Amino acid sequence: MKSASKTQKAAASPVLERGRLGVWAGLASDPIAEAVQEGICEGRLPAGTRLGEEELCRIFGVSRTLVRQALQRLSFAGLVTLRPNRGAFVAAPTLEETASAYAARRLIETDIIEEAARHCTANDIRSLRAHLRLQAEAAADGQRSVLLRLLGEFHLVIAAIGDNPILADFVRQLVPRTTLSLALFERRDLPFCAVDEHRLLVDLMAKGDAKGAAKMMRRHLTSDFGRLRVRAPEEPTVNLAAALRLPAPGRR
Amino acid sequence: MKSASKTQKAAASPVLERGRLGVWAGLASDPIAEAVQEGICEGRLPAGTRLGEEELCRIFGVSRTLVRQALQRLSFAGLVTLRPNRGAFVAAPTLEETASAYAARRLIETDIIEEAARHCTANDIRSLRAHLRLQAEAAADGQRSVLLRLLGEFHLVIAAIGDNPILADFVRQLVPRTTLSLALFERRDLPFCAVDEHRLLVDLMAKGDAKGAAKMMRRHLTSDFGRLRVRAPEEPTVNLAAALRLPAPGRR
DNA sequence: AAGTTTGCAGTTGTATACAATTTGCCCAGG
DNA sequence: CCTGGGCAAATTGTATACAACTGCAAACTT
Repeated sequence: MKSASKTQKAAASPVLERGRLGVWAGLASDPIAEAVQEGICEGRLPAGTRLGEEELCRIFGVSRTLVRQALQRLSFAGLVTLRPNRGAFVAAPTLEETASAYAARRLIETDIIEEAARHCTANDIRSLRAHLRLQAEAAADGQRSVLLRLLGEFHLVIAAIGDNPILADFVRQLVPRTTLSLALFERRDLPFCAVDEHRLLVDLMAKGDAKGAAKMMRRHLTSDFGRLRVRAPEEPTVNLAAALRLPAPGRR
Repeated sequence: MKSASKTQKAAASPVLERGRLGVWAGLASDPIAEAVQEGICEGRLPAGTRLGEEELCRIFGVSRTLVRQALQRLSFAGLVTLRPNRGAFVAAPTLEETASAYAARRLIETDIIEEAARHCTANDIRSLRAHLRLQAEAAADGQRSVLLRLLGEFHLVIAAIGDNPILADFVRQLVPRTTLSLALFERRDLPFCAVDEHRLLVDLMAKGDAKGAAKMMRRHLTSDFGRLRVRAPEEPTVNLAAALRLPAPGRR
C-alpha cells in the first residue's frame, strides 16, 4: 500500500503522544535539531554529509543563531561532528566507536528492561504492542527509512518505562548513534528480522520474566551488532538538504 | 601546610596532563563552561544559584554569545537548568534524581572498573596512586573544596583507563552531577573516608582482581549515596559570581 | 482596603553585522 | 608539466543591536 506512505509523518510517534522522544525542551531550535536527527535516523542524511549553516538557515527560515544552537546540541549528542572553522558534518562513526556504542547499550538496556519487566503495567504492554504493529506495517510496506527509525524508537519506548530517567536519556543519545552506524555498515538487505526479536521482548515483559527479558535484550543487541560489516568508504556528498522535508519552505 | 594551599590551581589535574577531563574540544566557550563546572564541583556555586548572562559576560570579558554556548552545554550535561525567558540556574537535583544518578553510576562504573582492572598497565596504577596522594593532601590540609573535586575526578581517571570512551563520557556527565548533590545533601562533616575506599580500589586493580574491584566499586558508590540526607531547602542566592576566580577581572 | 491593571526596568531570545579563518584557484617560476 | 605562493570567495566565529518576554511596583478601580 503505497497510498498510506504519505501519512508517515503523522505516524511519527503516535505511541508517545505529542511530547516526542527527545529531550527537546522548549527551545526554538528544537524543530531544527529534531528534523536533522530524524533525517539521520532514517538514513536520508548519510554519515559525513556536510551541514552548512547558511543552507540550513534557508531551509528552516531562521537565522544562523538557532541553526548553530541545534548543531551544537546534536554535536553534544554525538550525532554531528563539529570541526572548528570547518563546519558541521553528520558523524561518521568508525566500527570501533560503533562497538563501544553497542557495548554501552548492552550494559544499560539490559538493566533497564529487567527493571521495566518488573513494574510495567498492562497499559505499557499495550503501547509496546501498538508500536510493534507500526514496525510490522513499515516492514510489510517496504518503507525502509521509516522502519529504521521505528526500530530505534522501540528501544526508547522501553527505556521510558524503566524507572531511571537518566539511563533513559543515555539510551536516547545512544540509539540514534547506532542507527546511524546501521545505515553505514549494514548490508542493504536485512533489518527486518529485528521486528520478530522485538516481539519476543514484549512477550517476555508481558510474562514478567525480568531475567529472561534481560538475556533476550543482550542477545538482540549482540546479533544486531554482529550483522554489521565494514564497507567501502564511498564519500557520497551527493546530498542536498532537501532531504529534510518541510511543510512550508520559505515560511517561519 | 597552609602555605601550599595557594598552589591548588596548579595542582588542578597534574595526572591528566593538559587535556583536562571534560569533553571540551576546541571551542572558545570552553574556559567558561569549565570554570562554572569547577565552581559547581567545588561547591562554590550552590544549587539554585542564578547564572545571569550579563554578569558572566563581565566576569569573562566576552559577549553573551559565548556565555550562552557554555550555558547550553552545561544544561545538556545536567549541571545547569535553563528556564526559557527566565535564565540559567545551577541545577538543584532532588533526592530522587540523585538516586537515579547514583544508580546509573553503579551500573556503569562497576562495568568500567572490571574491564579496567583487566588491562591496566603499571603506568595506570602509578597515575592512580599519584592522584590518591593529591586526595590525601587535600584531606590533610582540610581543603574541603579541592577534595570534593578530586574525589570526583578520581573516578574519571579510572573511566579513562577503561576501553569504552562512550561510557567514560557518561561518567564525565554523571560525576559532576553527583558531586553537586553531595554539596546539597551531605552532612557537613565526612567526605573524607572516601579516600580510603579509593585506595582499596586501586589495590584491587593493582592485583588484577577485576571482580573484586567491581564489587568494591558498587559498595563504594552505595555507601556514598547512603550518606546523603535531606536538608533544609535554604534558598541562599547570596552568591556573587566572583566565586569564579579570574586571573585578570576586567581584562580580555 | 483589597484586588486588578498598567507601565517600567531588567533580562532573555533572535537577527544581523563584522572579523577571522579556511579553501580553492590562478598564475608565476622552476 | 609540475610545484609553490598568494589572492579571492565562501564559511565560520564573535560581537552587537533590536525585539519580546517576565516580574515587580505603583496607581487606579470598585
